[in-house]
Amino acid sequence: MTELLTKNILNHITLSKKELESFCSLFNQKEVRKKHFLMQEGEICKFEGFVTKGLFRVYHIDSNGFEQVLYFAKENWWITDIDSFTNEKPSQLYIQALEDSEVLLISKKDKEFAYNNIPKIEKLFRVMTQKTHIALQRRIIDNLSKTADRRYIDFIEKYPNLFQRLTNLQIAAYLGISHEFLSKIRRKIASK
Amino acid sequence: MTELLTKNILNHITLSKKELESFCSLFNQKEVRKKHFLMQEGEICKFEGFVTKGLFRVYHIDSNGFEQVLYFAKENWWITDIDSFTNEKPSQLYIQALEDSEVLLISKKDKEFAYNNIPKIEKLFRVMTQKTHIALQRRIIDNLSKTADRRYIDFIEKYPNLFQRLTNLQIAAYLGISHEFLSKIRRKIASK
DNA sequence: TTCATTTATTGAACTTGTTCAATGTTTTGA
DNA sequence: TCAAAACATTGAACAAGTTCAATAAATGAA
Repeated sequence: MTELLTKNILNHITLSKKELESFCSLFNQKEVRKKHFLMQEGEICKFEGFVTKGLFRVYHIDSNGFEQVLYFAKENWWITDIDSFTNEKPSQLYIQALEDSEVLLISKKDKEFAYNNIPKIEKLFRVMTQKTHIALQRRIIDNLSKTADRRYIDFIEKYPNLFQRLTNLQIAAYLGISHEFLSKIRRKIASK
Repeated sequence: MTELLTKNILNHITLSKKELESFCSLFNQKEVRKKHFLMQEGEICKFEGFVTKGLFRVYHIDSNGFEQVLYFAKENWWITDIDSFTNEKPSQLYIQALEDSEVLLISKKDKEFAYNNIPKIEKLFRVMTQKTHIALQRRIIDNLSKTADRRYIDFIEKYPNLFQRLTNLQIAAYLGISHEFLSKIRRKIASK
């Protein structure tokens, strides 16, 4: 059940078997069926999650009712609202399963326990947060500098398997364009 | 010389006087005159810096020659190219002083030393990276959902003192619009 | 002070992307 | 399996933002 998690952790840092087991035992599995929510706006995010099966989208609904996708998370990805989780304040995000999914969840209390009792866990999350940080910076620059066509093409190239599992509506909400316009981009690309 | 740094650190975590001194002693001061560079594209970022005086901009130049500002850093802000620094690869960014400035720099080696010898430093950087992470997420959502007028108004409200020290060219490069269009936004706002 | 450089403003033509409404296609669940 | 719902495409009118070129204003270095 936690093999994928183990592998993922060892990808970031080195941990002894004992430390690994101790850390992994803090997680609880949860199933989330397609279209169901792991979290909704207004709730305080009580977990940090690791996706073992399926696909989620983390998104925001703005004051005009439009959805913006912050990120997608498939197997082997971490998922949370770091702001809500860390600062214990109401979330502005929704986390929804786009397929029948499974996640391993760790509570704030258990994560604190890990920080205090398995020193390397501090490093694990520092390293992971750093990696996400780098990706977010990249995305900001791309959003500022690239045209929608380019961002769409880049998205397909960067996440070819994710792309196949997503509708155009979802991709448009990630790219920050209307789905009608995405449709026109697709036509333009296809006609080449 | 390191009072501001000390204060900043204690704002994130608690450290003993001894730990603080030990950590602060790893920094070297550097002056950077207006328009001079702390780092340029292609270089490997050798430092993590803390601004004690002045103002910097961290920016990227895209393939069409346009500049995008990733962030500004004034006194009491940290500054680095985390990707280049962490992964020791050539940077895609420029870091330039917009005023006569001073920074405290720590090298990768000394930062590693701190990680290994002052356990709480791991936490310091995890917490700081987390905070930046939250701000970056916020900015991505704003860039996706808000119109340029709104982003400009928000910028002024969020960073009123920074705003006064920046030219409209710099602000436009941060907002991701042409400076001509920013000028038109300003006119529209003023006429109300 | 002065002159060169950088920054800011403006208008006109253009490009990119949105909105709305209609239509067709695919998926899904009872 | 079949109707409803969700998804995708298209065109036309519109809005947001860019580009280019000209001019004005502010700044800075000698």
